[in-house]
Amino acid sequence: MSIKVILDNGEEAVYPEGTTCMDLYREKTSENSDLIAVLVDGKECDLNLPLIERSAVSFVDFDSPRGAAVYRHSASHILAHAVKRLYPSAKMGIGPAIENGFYYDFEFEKPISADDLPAVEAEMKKIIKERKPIRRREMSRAEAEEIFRAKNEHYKLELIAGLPEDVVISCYEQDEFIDLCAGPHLNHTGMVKAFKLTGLAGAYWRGDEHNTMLQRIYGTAFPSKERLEHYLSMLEEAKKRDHRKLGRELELFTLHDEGPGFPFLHNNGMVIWQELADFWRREHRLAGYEEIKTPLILNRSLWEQSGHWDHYRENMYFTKIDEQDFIVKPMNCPGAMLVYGSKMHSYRDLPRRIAEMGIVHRHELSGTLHGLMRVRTFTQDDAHIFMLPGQIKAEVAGIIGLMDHFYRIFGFDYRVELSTRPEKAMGSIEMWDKATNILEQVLKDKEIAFKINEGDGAFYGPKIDFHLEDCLGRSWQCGTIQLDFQMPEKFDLTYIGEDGAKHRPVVIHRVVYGSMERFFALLIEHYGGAFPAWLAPVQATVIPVTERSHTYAGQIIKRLKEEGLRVTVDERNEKVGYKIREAQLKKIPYMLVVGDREAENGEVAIRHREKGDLGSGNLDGFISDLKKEITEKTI
RNA sequence: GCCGACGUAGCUCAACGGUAGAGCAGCUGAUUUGUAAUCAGCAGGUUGGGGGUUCGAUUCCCUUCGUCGGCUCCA
Repeated sequence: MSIKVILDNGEEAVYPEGTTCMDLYREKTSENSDLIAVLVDGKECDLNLPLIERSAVSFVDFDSPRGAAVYRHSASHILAHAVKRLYPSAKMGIGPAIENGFYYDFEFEKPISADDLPAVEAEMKKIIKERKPIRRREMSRAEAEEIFRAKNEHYKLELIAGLPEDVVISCYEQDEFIDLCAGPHLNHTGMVKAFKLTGLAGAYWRGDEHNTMLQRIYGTAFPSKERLEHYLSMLEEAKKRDHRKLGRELELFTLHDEGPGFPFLHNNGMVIWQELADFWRREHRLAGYEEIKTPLILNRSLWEQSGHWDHYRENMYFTKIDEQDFIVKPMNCPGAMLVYGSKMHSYRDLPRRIAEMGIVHRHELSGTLHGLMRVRTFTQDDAHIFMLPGQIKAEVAGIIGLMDHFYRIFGFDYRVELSTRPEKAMGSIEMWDKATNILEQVLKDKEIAFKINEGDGAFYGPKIDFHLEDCLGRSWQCGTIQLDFQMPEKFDLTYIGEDGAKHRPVVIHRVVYGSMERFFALLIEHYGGAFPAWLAPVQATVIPVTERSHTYAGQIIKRLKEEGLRVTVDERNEKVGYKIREAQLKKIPYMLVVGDREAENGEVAIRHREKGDLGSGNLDGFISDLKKEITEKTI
């Protein structure tokens, strides 16, 4: 008997009955050693299972996410193997492949340090060189328990206990090393061509802070040395663009021991901040928003009413005024609710779009603070939209349009995610379904691709999140649109309907930048500090060649300032090359070199920070070009 | 918060039990300079704070503050 399978090139192939994925895989890898795994009907298959009639079989290499995951997962086993050889008493946790590499968690008798990693790497290299076959073994639950009990691997026993009844339990073996693992894996250890251990960190068992802290070893693996090097140089590039480093060098902001998580913005940072805010105000006015400002500190009773006192207390800062408890606001919504509730509304007034650049304070754990990305005070570009239930769709569509407009300006690609009802949710299931459907419908109508995050919504309503992708491929959640049915209830907000009766409005919370601080940090890294002209703290600097040109330079500066441009002049007693170097390091978009020649012809020699020397031209031409670049927000 | 590492001049780093040193930046002077660093000189630090061990601490120990890398894209 024989069976037919469909190969990825669409052809049918005939094999004897009982042929397994492994057989096929062996056959294919002998032709192409880059192949990593077999997919049957689109899923990673258990290599030992016989193929069934008309299975669709395809092969993946490292360049598919699945292939890379298999490859790195095998690397993580090699890591664990090496660790067990060097530290036989170490207990194994879990060791999955992650986005850019892999890790493995261990509990060591005595904690190891980063200095121990080279020895582990060396042992891994040995294992790779040994080209140990990696074998799958399926077994009964009892047998698996027996194996890991004998080895005293209590974390593995815990994992086995947690496996569903009906699942096939499997282990992967290479030489004396065995690990509980669903697989699949590479054929033999020698297939891992290039790897590096990249870090050592603490990690709670199963990510739960109540559990033991294990030691996690991070690593990455690639099919060639070149690709590993390339990845490592990407990390270097990311380091160069680190907003904390650039923030100091370009005098954008500083952080001080006196205010952990409370950033100080310097003049250069403020210029960019104001441009971002001005742009935001303009666009929001055009989109029909009003703007408010609510107090930083408000009475505790308000926070009890909003539910923050019950749900958010450990993140809030408190103070006392005249013997009464006050709270430094962690969110802007309660204030906005008071503004809405301060007058009667007709259905004709809605929607009311109320925006606020609101400064909030949140007590984040000290270990999570990170430059401007993760702080304890930040400015949300918040807005609350109060509307009739029938207006939700149009409002959500409007916000999506606004976000798209913003993100394009900065040159960001983005991904959209829709989060649905979490387990601990308020409100009826019908209401949730209806709201979620509306959000989904808007996304579909706008033909926006999105991913659904089941159960990831806020407790008060479903939401749409926008994840921006920066130039290094990292993603950051910025914009969010959240429907809220709870707040209007808690604050007894109403509007008078056509029927003359009181009705409940619906509220949307939304942010575009998210946190101004974090968006700023993201921009610093995205542009590597070289801000487009509309944002640059200094848009042009004038460089006189000698003292003779100072008067002429003065005239140029005066003119540029009158045109509203941000300019400086470098009148120091230095050579042109020196001044240019300095301006380049400050990433100033334009340098205007003026010497005797320029003064004579009434021109300026224009140099662009990336394009270099652009030759001489008249000042008016330069001004109009630069102004155009600024108004068009050219990237 | 927890685990680990780190904290020396404005910045980047050295010295690692015998009273701290370099480069860059800064200041002064000379040089009048044409598209990424002119030369010379000067100044700069209770080595994060507190405590301990020692004849002696930047170095060893404790403590505190801060910074950095992490803290389930589930065997």
